[in-house]
Amino acid sequence: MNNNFRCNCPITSALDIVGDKWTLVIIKQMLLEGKKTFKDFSESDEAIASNILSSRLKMLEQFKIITKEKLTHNKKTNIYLLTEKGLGLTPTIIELTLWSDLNIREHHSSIISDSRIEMVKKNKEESIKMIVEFYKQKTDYNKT
Amino acid sequence: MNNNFRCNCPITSALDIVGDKWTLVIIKQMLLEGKKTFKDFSESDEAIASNILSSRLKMLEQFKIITKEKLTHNKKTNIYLLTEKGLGLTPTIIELTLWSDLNIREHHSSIISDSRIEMVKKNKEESIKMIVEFYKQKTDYNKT
DNA sequence: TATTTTTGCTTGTAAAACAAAAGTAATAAA
DNA sequence: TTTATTACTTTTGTTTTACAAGCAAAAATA
Repeated sequence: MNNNFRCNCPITSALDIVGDKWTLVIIKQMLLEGKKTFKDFSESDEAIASNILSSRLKMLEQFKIITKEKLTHNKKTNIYLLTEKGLGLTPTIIELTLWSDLNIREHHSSIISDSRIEMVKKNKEESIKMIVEFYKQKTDYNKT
Repeated sequence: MNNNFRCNCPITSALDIVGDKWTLVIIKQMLLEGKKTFKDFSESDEAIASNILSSRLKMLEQFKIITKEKLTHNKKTNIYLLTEKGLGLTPTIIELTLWSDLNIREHHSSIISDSRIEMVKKNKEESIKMIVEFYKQKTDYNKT
Protein backbone atom coordinates (compact mmCIF):
# COMPACT_ATOMS: atom_id res chain seq x y z
CA MET A 1 0.00 0.00 0.00
CA ASN A 2 3.00 2.29 0.35
CA ASN A 3 3.58 2.48 -3.37
CA ASN A 4 2.87 5.48 -5.55
CA PHE A 5 3.80 7.90 -2.79
CA ARG A 6 6.72 10.19 -3.55
CA CYS A 7 8.13 10.30 -0.04
CA ASN A 8 7.18 10.17 3.63
CA CYS A 9 5.96 13.76 3.98
CA PRO A 10 2.28 13.97 4.98
CA ILE A 11 1.59 16.98 2.78
CA THR A 12 3.25 15.52 -0.29
CA SER A 13 1.39 12.25 0.33
CA ALA A 14 -1.95 14.08 0.55
CA LEU A 15 -1.08 15.73 -2.76
CA ASP A 16 -0.25 12.33 -4.23
CA ILE A 17 -3.98 11.63 -3.81
CA VAL A 18 -5.78 14.96 -4.27
CA GLY A 19 -3.03 17.04 -5.92
CA ASP A 20 -4.13 17.04 -9.52
CA LYS A 21 -6.27 19.09 -11.84
CA TRP A 22 -9.58 17.30 -11.19
CA THR A 23 -9.84 15.50 -7.86
CA LEU A 24 -10.60 18.48 -5.62
CA VAL A 25 -12.90 19.91 -8.29
CA ILE A 26 -15.00 16.73 -8.14
CA ILE A 27 -15.05 16.83 -4.33
CA LYS A 28 -16.07 20.48 -4.43
CA GLN A 29 -18.92 19.67 -6.81
CA MET A 30 -20.19 17.04 -4.41
CA LEU A 31 -19.78 19.13 -1.26
CA LEU A 32 -20.93 22.54 -2.43
CA GLU A 33 -22.95 21.95 -5.58
CA GLY A 34 -24.91 18.86 -4.62
CA LYS A 35 -23.63 16.76 -7.51
CA LYS A 36 -23.83 13.03 -7.03
CA THR A 37 -24.26 11.17 -10.32
CA PHE A 38 -21.92 10.60 -13.24
CA LYS A 39 -24.18 12.79 -15.32
CA ASP A 40 -24.11 15.62 -12.75
CA PHE A 41 -20.31 15.76 -12.95
CA SER A 42 -20.26 15.37 -16.74
CA GLU A 43 -22.52 18.38 -17.23
CA SER A 44 -20.51 20.70 -14.99
CA ASP A 45 -19.03 24.05 -16.05
CA GLU A 46 -15.58 22.54 -15.76
CA ALA A 47 -16.40 20.02 -18.52
CA ILE A 48 -14.40 17.02 -17.38
CA ALA A 49 -13.95 14.26 -19.96
CA SER A 50 -15.89 11.12 -19.14
CA ASN A 51 -12.88 8.80 -19.08
CA ILE A 52 -10.97 11.05 -16.66
CA LEU A 53 -14.07 11.35 -14.50
CA SER A 54 -14.45 7.60 -14.48
CA SER A 55 -10.86 6.99 -13.40
CA ARG A 56 -10.98 9.67 -10.68
CA LEU A 57 -14.20 8.33 -9.17
CA LYS A 58 -12.66 4.86 -9.10
CA MET A 59 -9.54 6.18 -7.37
CA LEU A 60 -11.55 8.17 -4.81
CA GLU A 61 -13.60 5.07 -4.04
CA GLN A 62 -10.43 3.02 -3.55
CA PHE A 63 -9.15 5.56 -1.03
CA LYS A 64 -12.57 5.55 0.66
CA ILE A 65 -13.03 9.27 0.09
CA ILE A 66 -16.33 8.57 -1.65
CA THR A 67 -18.78 5.66 -1.82
CA LYS A 68 -20.67 4.36 -4.83
CA GLU A 69 -24.24 3.36 -4.11
CA LYS A 70 -27.46 2.77 -5.94
CA LEU A 71 -30.96 3.94 -5.17
CA THR A 72 -33.42 1.19 -4.26
CA HIS A 73 -35.64 1.76 -7.26
CA ASN A 74 -33.00 2.57 -9.84
CA LYS A 75 -30.46 -0.10 -10.67
CA LYS A 76 -28.61 1.97 -13.25
CA THR A 77 -27.65 5.30 -11.82
CA ASN A 78 -24.70 5.31 -9.45
CA ILE A 79 -24.87 7.72 -6.53
CA TYR A 80 -21.47 8.97 -5.44
CA LEU A 81 -21.33 10.31 -1.87
CA LEU A 82 -18.56 11.75 0.27
CA THR A 83 -17.52 9.63 3.24
CA GLU A 84 -16.42 11.12 6.57
CA LYS A 85 -12.89 10.97 5.16
CA GLY A 86 -14.01 12.93 2.13
CA LEU A 87 -15.94 15.41 4.24
CA GLY A 88 -12.71 15.88 6.20
CA LEU A 89 -11.43 17.82 3.20
CA THR A 90 -14.02 20.55 3.81
CA PRO A 91 -11.61 22.84 5.74
CA THR A 92 -9.01 22.51 2.97
CA ILE A 93 -11.59 23.43 0.34
CA ILE A 94 -12.87 26.35 2.42
CA GLU A 95 -9.34 27.72 2.93
CA LEU A 96 -8.64 27.43 -0.78
CA THR A 97 -11.85 29.32 -1.48
CA LEU A 98 -10.89 32.13 0.89
CA TRP A 99 -7.42 32.37 -0.64
CA SER A 100 -8.88 32.45 -4.13
CA ASP A 101 -11.44 35.08 -3.21
CA LEU A 102 -8.67 37.36 -1.96
CA ASN A 103 -5.91 36.65 -4.45
CA ILE A 104 -7.11 35.36 -7.80
CA ARG A 105 -9.50 38.07 -8.87
CA GLU A 106 -6.60 40.19 -10.17
CA HIS A 107 -5.80 37.43 -12.66
CA HIS A 108 -9.37 36.36 -13.39
CA SER A 109 -11.87 39.19 -13.26
CA SER A 110 -15.01 37.22 -14.10
CA ILE A 111 -14.65 34.94 -11.12
CA ILE A 112 -17.91 34.42 -9.21
CA SER A 113 -18.25 34.91 -5.49
CA ASP A 114 -20.21 32.23 -3.69
CA SER A 115 -22.73 33.73 -1.26
CA ARG A 116 -21.40 31.41 1.43
CA ILE A 117 -18.02 33.14 1.42
CA GLU A 118 -19.30 36.00 3.56
CA MET A 119 -20.70 33.54 6.06
CA VAL A 120 -17.38 31.71 6.17
CA LYS A 121 -15.45 34.94 6.69
CA LYS A 122 -17.58 35.79 9.71
CA ASN A 123 -17.40 32.43 11.45
CA LYS A 124 -15.17 29.88 9.83
CA GLU A 125 -15.49 26.93 12.18
CA GLU A 126 -19.25 27.22 12.48
CA SER A 127 -19.63 27.54 8.70
CA ILE A 128 -17.60 24.41 8.07
CA LYS A 129 -19.80 22.48 10.49
CA MET A 130 -22.90 23.84 8.80
CA ILE A 131 -21.68 22.90 5.33
CA VAL A 132 -20.89 19.36 6.46
CA GLU A 133 -24.22 19.00 8.29
CA PHE A 134 -26.10 20.35 5.31
CA TYR A 135 -24.38 17.82 3.06
CA LYS A 136 -25.26 14.93 5.36
CA GLN A 137 -28.91 15.94 5.73
CA LYS A 138 -29.34 16.41 2.02
CA THR A 139 -27.83 13.03 1.12
CA ASP A 140 -29.90 11.21 3.77
CA TYR A 141 -32.98 12.79 2.29
CA ASN A 142 -32.04 11.78 -1.22
CA LYS A 143 -31.36 8.18 -0.31
CA THR A 144 -34.89 7.46 0.94
CA MET B 1 -5.57 37.67 -18.08
CA ASN B 2 -8.77 35.57 -17.89
CA ASN B 3 -7.37 32.84 -20.09
CA ASN B 4 -6.30 29.42 -18.91
CA PHE B 5 -9.04 29.30 -16.30
CA ARG B 6 -11.56 26.49 -16.71
CA CYS B 7 -14.56 28.43 -15.46
CA ASN B 8 -15.66 31.15 -13.05
CA CYS B 9 -15.63 29.10 -9.87
CA PRO B 10 -13.15 30.44 -7.28
CA ILE B 11 -12.11 26.98 -6.11
CA THR B 12 -11.57 25.62 -9.60
CA SER B 13 -9.63 28.77 -10.47
CA ALA B 14 -7.39 28.35 -7.42
CA LEU B 15 -6.77 24.80 -8.56
CA ASP B 16 -5.92 26.07 -12.04
CA ILE B 17 -2.90 27.67 -10.35
CA VAL B 18 -1.92 25.41 -7.45
CA GLY B 19 -3.79 22.21 -8.34
CA ASP B 20 -1.04 20.06 -9.74
CA LYS B 21 1.46 17.51 -8.55
CA TRP B 22 4.26 19.95 -7.69
CA THR B 23 3.16 23.52 -6.94
CA LEU B 24 1.97 23.04 -3.34
CA VAL B 25 4.95 20.77 -2.67
CA ILE B 26 7.31 23.60 -3.60
CA ILE B 27 5.37 26.07 -1.45
CA LYS B 28 5.44 23.61 1.46
CA GLN B 29 9.21 23.26 1.10
CA MET B 30 9.60 27.02 1.32
CA LEU B 31 7.18 27.53 4.20
CA LEU B 32 7.95 24.56 6.41
CA GLU B 33 11.39 23.35 5.37
CA GLY B 34 13.21 26.63 4.85
CA LYS B 35 14.09 25.90 1.23
CA LYS B 36 14.84 28.95 -0.88
CA THR B 37 17.31 28.17 -3.68
CA PHE B 38 17.03 26.11 -6.85
CA LYS B 39 19.51 23.68 -5.35
CA ASP B 40 17.47 23.33 -2.13
CA PHE B 41 14.41 22.27 -4.12
CA SER B 42 16.41 20.02 -6.44
CA GLU B 43 17.85 18.06 -3.55
CA SER B 44 14.51 17.43 -1.84
CA ASP B 45 13.10 14.00 -0.99
CA GLU B 46 10.42 14.53 -3.60
CA ALA B 47 13.08 14.67 -6.35
CA ILE B 48 11.49 17.13 -8.76
CA ALA B 49 13.04 17.27 -12.24
CA SER B 50 14.94 20.47 -12.87
CA ASN B 51 12.95 21.54 -15.92
CA ILE B 52 9.64 21.13 -14.10
CA LEU B 53 11.05 23.03 -11.12
CA SER B 54 12.19 25.82 -13.38
CA SER B 55 8.80 26.18 -15.04
CA ARG B 56 6.89 26.08 -11.74
CA LEU B 57 9.08 28.74 -10.14
CA LYS B 58 8.54 30.92 -13.19
CA MET B 59 4.77 30.43 -13.00
CA LEU B 60 4.67 31.16 -9.26
CA GLU B 61 6.65 34.34 -9.84
CA GLN B 62 4.24 35.43 -12.58
CA PHE B 63 1.30 34.98 -10.20
CA LYS B 64 3.24 36.89 -7.51
CA ILE B 65 3.08 33.96 -5.13
CA ILE B 66 6.88 34.03 -4.83
CA THR B 67 9.63 36.54 -5.57
CA LYS B 68 13.03 35.87 -7.09
CA GLU B 69 15.86 37.90 -5.55
CA LYS B 70 19.61 37.79 -5.29
CA LEU B 71 21.84 38.31 -2.28
CA THR B 72 24.03 41.43 -2.45
CA HIS B 73 27.30 39.51 -2.56
CA ASN B 74 26.25 36.57 -4.71
CA LYS B 75 25.23 37.16 -8.29
CA LYS B 76 24.70 33.50 -9.00
CA THR B 77 22.24 32.06 -6.53
CA ASN B 78 18.60 33.02 -6.81
CA ILE B 79 16.65 33.32 -3.58
CA TYR B 80 13.00 32.39 -3.92
CA LEU B 81 10.72 33.76 -1.19
CA LEU B 82 7.00 33.55 -0.50
CA THR B 83 5.08 36.80 -0.85
CA GLU B 84 2.12 37.68 1.37
CA LYS B 85 -0.03 36.09 -1.33
CA GLY B 86 2.04 32.92 -1.09
CA LEU B 87 1.97 32.97 2.71
CA GLY B 88 -1.81 33.23 2.40
CA LEU B 89 -1.76 29.56 1.40
CA THR B 90 -0.55 28.59 4.88
CA PRO B 91 -4.04 27.70 6.20
CA THR B 92 -4.69 25.52 3.14
CA ILE B 93 -1.40 23.69 3.66
CA ILE B 94 -2.08 23.26 7.38
CA GLU B 95 -5.55 21.84 6.74
CA LEU B 96 -4.15 19.43 4.17
CA THR B 97 -1.55 18.32 6.72
CA LEU B 98 -4.20 17.67 9.36
CA TRP B 99 -6.31 15.72 6.90
CA SER B 100 -3.33 13.68 5.80
CA ASP B 101 -2.27 12.98 9.38
CA LEU B 102 -5.72 11.56 10.15
CA ASN B 103 -6.56 9.82 6.90
CA ILE B 104 -3.55 8.76 4.86
CA ARG B 105 -1.62 6.65 7.31
CA GLU B 106 -3.80 3.63 6.53
CA HIS B 107 -2.57 3.78 2.93
CA HIS B 108 1.00 4.83 3.67
CA SER B 109 2.36 3.45 6.90
CA SER B 110 5.83 5.01 6.76
CA ILE B 111 4.50 8.55 6.69
CA ILE B 112 6.32 10.89 9.05
CA SER B 113 4.56 13.10 11.58
CA ASP B 114 5.85 16.65 11.79
CA SER B 115 6.34 17.75 15.40
CA ARG B 116 4.36 20.89 14.62
CA ILE B 117 1.19 18.88 14.00
CA GLU B 118 0.52 18.55 17.73
CA MET B 119 0.92 22.29 18.16
CA VAL B 120 -1.49 22.93 15.29
CA LYS B 121 -4.06 20.51 16.72
CA LYS B 122 -4.04 22.39 20.03
CA ASN B 123 -4.36 25.90 18.65
CA LYS B 124 -4.80 26.16 14.93
CA GLU B 125 -5.10 29.90 14.40
CA GLU B 126 -2.20 30.75 16.70
CA SER B 127 -0.01 28.10 15.08
CA ILE B 128 -0.67 29.45 11.61
CA LYS B 129 0.33 32.94 12.77
CA MET B 130 3.48 31.53 14.36
CA ILE B 131 4.47 29.62 11.22
CA VAL B 132 4.02 32.74 9.08
CA GLU B 133 5.91 34.95 11.56
CA PHE B 134 8.71 32.43 11.82
CA TYR B 135 9.01 32.35 8.04
CA LYS B 136 9.18 36.12 7.82
CA GLN B 137 11.79 36.45 10.57
CA LYS B 138 13.97 33.77 9.10
CA THR B 139 13.94 35.24 5.62
CA ASP B 140 14.71 38.75 6.90
CA TYR B 141 17.65 37.29 8.75
CA ASN B 142 18.93 35.46 5.70
CA LYS B 143 18.75 38.48 3.46
CA THR B 144 21.15 40.62 5.50
C1' DT C 1 -40.61 -3.79 -28.87
C1' DA C 2 -38.26 0.52 -29.83
C1' DT C 3 -36.18 4.49 -28.00
C1' DT C 4 -33.81 7.13 -24.68
C1' DT C 5 -30.91 7.70 -20.72
C1' DT C 6 -27.05 6.65 -17.93
C1' DT C 7 -22.63 5.00 -17.34
C1' DG C 8 -18.22 4.26 -18.71
C1' DC C 9 -15.04 2.31 -22.36
C1' DT C 10 -12.14 2.82 -26.74
C1' DT C 11 -9.53 5.27 -30.03
C1' DG C 12 -6.55 8.63 -31.97
C1' DT C 13 -4.36 12.97 -31.03
C1' DA C 14 -2.34 16.59 -28.18
C1' DA C 15 -0.18 18.17 -24.13
C1' DA C 16 2.51 17.54 -20.14
C1' DA C 17 5.81 15.08 -17.24
C1' DC C 18 9.90 12.92 -16.94
C1' DA C 19 15.12 11.68 -16.88
C1' DA C 20 19.34 12.61 -18.68
C1' DA C 21 22.37 15.49 -20.61
C1' DA C 22 24.13 19.79 -22.31
C1' DG C 23 24.58 24.81 -21.92
C1' DT C 24 25.68 29.18 -19.45
C1' DA C 25 27.41 32.23 -16.32
C1' DA C 26 29.33 33.21 -11.67
C1' DT C 27 32.61 31.90 -8.40
C1' DA C 28 36.39 29.37 -6.34
C1' DA C 29 40.68 26.81 -6.54
C1' DA C 30 45.14 25.56 -8.40
C1' DT D 1 45.20 32.66 -15.47
C1' DT D 2 43.64 28.46 -16.63
C1' DT D 3 40.70 24.91 -14.60
C1' DA D 4 37.06 23.19 -11.83
C1' DT D 5 32.92 23.69 -9.34
C1' DT D 6 28.44 25.54 -8.38
C1' DA D 7 23.86 27.15 -9.52
C1' DC D 8 20.72 27.36 -12.37
C1' DT D 9 18.36 26.79 -17.15
C1' DT D 10 17.34 24.66 -21.43
C1' DT D 11 17.20 20.88 -24.70
C1' DT D 12 16.24 16.23 -26.19
C1' DG D 13 13.86 12.04 -26.61
C1' DT D 14 10.68 9.07 -24.21
C1' DT D 15 6.74 8.00 -21.43
C1' DT D 16 2.60 9.19 -19.34
C1' DT D 17 -1.57 11.54 -18.98
C1' DA D 18 -5.32 14.44 -20.79
C1' DC D 19 -8.56 15.11 -23.98
C1' DA D 20 -12.57 14.96 -27.54
C1' DA D 21 -15.39 12.17 -30.08
C1' DG D 22 -17.56 8.30 -30.75
C1' DC D 23 -19.16 3.64 -29.23
C1' DA D 24 -21.58 0.19 -26.38
C1' DA D 25 -23.95 -2.13 -22.59
C1' DA D 26 -27.61 -1.95 -19.24
C1' DA D 27 -31.69 -0.22 -17.64
C1' DA D 28 -35.65 2.81 -17.83
C1' DT D 29 -39.27 4.63 -20.47
C1' DA D 30 -42.58 5.12 -24.22
